[in-house]
Amino acid sequence: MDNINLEIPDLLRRHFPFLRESSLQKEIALVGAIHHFKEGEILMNFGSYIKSVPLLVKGAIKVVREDDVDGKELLLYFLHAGQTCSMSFSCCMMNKKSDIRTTVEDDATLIAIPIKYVDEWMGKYSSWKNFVMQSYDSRMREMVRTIDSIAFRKMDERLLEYLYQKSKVHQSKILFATHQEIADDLNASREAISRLLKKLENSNRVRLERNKIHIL
DNA sequence: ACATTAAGTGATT
DNA sequence: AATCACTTAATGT
Repeated sequence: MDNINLEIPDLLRRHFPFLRESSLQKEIALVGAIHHFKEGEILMNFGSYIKSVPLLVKGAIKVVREDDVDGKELLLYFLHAGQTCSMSFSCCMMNKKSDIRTTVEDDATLIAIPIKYVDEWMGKYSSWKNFVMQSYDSRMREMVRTIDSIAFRKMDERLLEYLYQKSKVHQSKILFATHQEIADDLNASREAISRLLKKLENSNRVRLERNKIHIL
């Protein structure tokens, strides 16, 4: 009963201050487990069941949707510290298989909460309920943004937005990615991305190297 | 030196 | 903007 994780209270204070009930914090420290993941690791794949909900404390996670017909991918959004995967809420509450894949974009640390508590705490702690609700809300908004960027915006704008996001999640002006990887994330052809990047280079917005993009 | 992979380019639809 | 068919450049063995 007393294998309380001593790191957790501090992590919560720093990244999830809005989970303010001290008894909630204590419970999280009791049942939560800290995990570290390296860049590129797959956290959750299509079709797998989710056994815990992650509270992201460090790094970034990429959430991707894959078309089951032709296997093409599409980047949905990035998760940052202080956030959680709201897909995992609905998945675990409905006990459904995952529709998405999440991979580690930048070395990540998270607190894994076993799903049985997610529901239990909804009734018990108002700040937890708010957290869950707000996660849904902000994801929903993010998703709408992604949808209309696909529907209404041109590829060059989408690419700029992508570079900006990626630079933000890595907190770096230098991005390590091939044109092919970018094309996959944006569901575009490699040639199109190469040409657009070339344009950006000519207008001095970026500098290109093999596997590398400097944002200027 | 050779093979492999990433990136650049023009033509075609 | 996608696809094809190449070429050129960079990198690994």
